[in-house]
Amino acid sequence: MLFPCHSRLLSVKTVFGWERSMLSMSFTDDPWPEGSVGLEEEVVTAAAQAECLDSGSVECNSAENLDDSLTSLQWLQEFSILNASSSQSTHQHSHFFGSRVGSDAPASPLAGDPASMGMPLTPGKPTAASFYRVPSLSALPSLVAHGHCPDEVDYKTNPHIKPPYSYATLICMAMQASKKTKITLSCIYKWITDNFCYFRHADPTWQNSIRHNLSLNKCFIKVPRQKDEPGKGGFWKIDPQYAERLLSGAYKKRRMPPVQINPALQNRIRMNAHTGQAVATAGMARSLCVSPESQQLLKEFEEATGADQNWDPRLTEATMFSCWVSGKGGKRKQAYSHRVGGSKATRRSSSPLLAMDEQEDLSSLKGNFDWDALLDSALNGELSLNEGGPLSPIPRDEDLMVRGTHISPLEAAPGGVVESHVLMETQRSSEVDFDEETFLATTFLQSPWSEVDEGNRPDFLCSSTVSIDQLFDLGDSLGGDLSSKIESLL
DNA sequence: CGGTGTTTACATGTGA
DNA sequence: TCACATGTAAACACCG
Repeated sequence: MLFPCHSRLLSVKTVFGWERSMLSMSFTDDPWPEGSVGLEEEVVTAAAQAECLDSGSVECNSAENLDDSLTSLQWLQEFSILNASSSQSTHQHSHFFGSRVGSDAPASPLAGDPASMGMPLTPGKPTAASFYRVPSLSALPSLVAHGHCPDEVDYKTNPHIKPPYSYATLICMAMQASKKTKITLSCIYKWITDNFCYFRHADPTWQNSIRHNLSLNKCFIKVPRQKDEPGKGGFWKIDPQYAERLLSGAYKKRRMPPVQINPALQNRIRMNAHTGQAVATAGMARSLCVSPESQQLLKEFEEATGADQNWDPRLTEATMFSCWVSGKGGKRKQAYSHRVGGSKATRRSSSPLLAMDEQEDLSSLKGNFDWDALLDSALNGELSLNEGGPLSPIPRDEDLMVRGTHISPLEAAPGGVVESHVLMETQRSSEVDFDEETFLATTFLQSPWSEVDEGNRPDFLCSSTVSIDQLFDLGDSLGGDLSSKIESLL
């Protein structure tokens, strides 16, 4: 059954924008079951996390974990079994996208890392990542076995398929997951490698891309390290100035390129196939694509449901897409227009050891988006539309283009404050793709700054911009508990 | 010297 | 075809 629980699926989709991810999720009545990770796993993971923290962020970088014995095809023999069990277990304790209600303890990632399991493990290299699951297009064994789109891809454990998220999105995710207002580069690395197996085994050049993104992307602000803050490099955070652009609704999510296979693993597969070890392996790699039937079904579903045609179901992606602001008439270099002014800070380095707060960052980088907490915050009116105060005015006179859509520089938000009516207007407009998805994306985006400037946050949920239906829809999608929470609030 | 950060150049995919 | 978004690679500088 491709479209289980249609209505519920829809509401979740529109809220979180992960329509495609949700397509094949088989929801139970409690899509985000609590306490789903076994004690043993918790203990193991906690130990792994402790070890990771003790060893520092660099050593935590599991990108180093690539084992040459990947060339061994033993993992292939075990793959389906492993994945099957992994799939089962992850179904058991997965809240999609890794939200694990009521627990900060990360799950055991390596337990589900085929590259580490089926293939020989890299000893003593546990990744203390929490369970970060992005149910999506394909899982290798199923493809091999059935030649069509299986239930989902667990990017956390699947080293073969590159996550369909842009680097900016990944950075944003890491920032969100850190639950801190700022995050170090190494923490970003760590979170990514912890939560996306692909990057653990990939060529580390992706880190260059991360840095490139941080530097050039206006969404990211470098926060200088304080004098008394030991550690290397600065901190990074999301520029709230661009968060509010979401409210304009003037963005369009971009369709991401098709699934990519880890080239390193592809090479290994090819080599093995070449040596006659596993001809089937090469075929398997070639078959790693979404079948046309599945694509068609997905497309039809999106069309039928009015889902955004840009299927990329990433909430943070939506966030980031709103951030690519370029000056008009420019060529490609405006895609990453450079920040001007005081945002950039001078670098300050320190000892190689992680500063205390960095370790805290790492420890908080459990890879989980605490949706429950987030929604709790939302329900309690704790989420803000900006970083604790009036939104900063846009410091440029130039018109802005967001994903090809013209945005008047703050005329819609007099005084720099994005008024709720903007949201309402865009909600009313059939031309603007602004729905609960955007709403939640905005909500989601704002969460990292909920820790700062605590005292000066507008209560966006108290505004009239959120329909009760939306809330109920959301609540219903997330389970009765939340639903009743909403009900009681109303 | 390694990690971090900036900048430039180019390639590629996508949508208008 | 073009503009744009994104990815990749590389050179370079800074700093502890």
